[in-house]
Amino acid sequence: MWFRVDPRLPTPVYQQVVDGIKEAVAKGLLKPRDRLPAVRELAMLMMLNHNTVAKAYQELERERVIEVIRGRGTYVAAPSLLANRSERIVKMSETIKQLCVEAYYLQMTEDDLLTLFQDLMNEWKREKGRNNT
Amino acid sequence: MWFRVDPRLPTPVYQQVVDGIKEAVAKGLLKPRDRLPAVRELAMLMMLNHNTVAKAYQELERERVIEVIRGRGTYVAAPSLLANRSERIVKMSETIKQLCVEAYYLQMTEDDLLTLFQDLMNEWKREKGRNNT
DNA sequence: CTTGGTGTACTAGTACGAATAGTACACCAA
DNA sequence: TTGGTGTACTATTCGTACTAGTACACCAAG
Repeated sequence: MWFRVDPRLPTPVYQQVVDGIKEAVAKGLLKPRDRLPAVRELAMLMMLNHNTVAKAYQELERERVIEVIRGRGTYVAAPSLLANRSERIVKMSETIKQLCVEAYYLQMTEDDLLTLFQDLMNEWKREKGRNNT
Repeated sequence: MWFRVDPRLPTPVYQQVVDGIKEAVAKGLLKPRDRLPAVRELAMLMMLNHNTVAKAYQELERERVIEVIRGRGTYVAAPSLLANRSERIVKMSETIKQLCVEAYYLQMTEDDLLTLFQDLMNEWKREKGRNNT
């Protein structure tokens, strides 16, 4: 499977499934038109209840990450422009501000933070590149 | 006050108090040795129960953001090196990776993301500078 | 038309955390 | 002693996550 879930973590299990699949798609591990496992099948693999997986799939469909065709299955959606784009950018900005706050308490300078950011982004690009040849 | 809380948001109220105070300290709005309001006083101002504020103060003390002196009050702590530093950097890295994922769905390039990051960091530095003259 | 595999929609129940409310207590300075 | 502090405890309400089980609607293939 493309990700792991851990019921002991504070983040809800269904959210971990959502995040895991979103990350796999963004990385290119899953490509548009790829088929995802059935809710009961993925639930079996991950030792979860099928309702938990179904909740994750519904959230992913709401975010237009996947497309559901009743009676056929679920598929990775083609990239599309999102209606709530600006709203989501505001949330990203909030997250970045929190990173600045956290850096303060770790006694990192702004340059330290920028370097960390660039390093991780390059690592991300490399990972993505490996799946997009 | 240095921040706001909104019970309608999904993030717990006590966590909003924690984040708000941490941000005010990081920005220089609150400086080491500054005194914070008493739990019941802040609870009154924010329309919260005093137990909620107490929980926030306990969390802040655990993170060494403030110092509590029983019978006297709570004060902003002097900056100190934290024991769980590396653990917290791992969490920051996780957050940054999630930003990369989110950027993918917003059809932002890596350069777009880096620019956003730099812009917000500069804004943060400006805000901080205003309080540290 | 039937079958089997899909996602979906319910209900019921358990568990946990957040938050409020109220009370009592321990500490310390004036 | 007094008054202000943080702390500890119980009880209660509320919402969410999760499991479990069942039933249903849809669609392709036989």
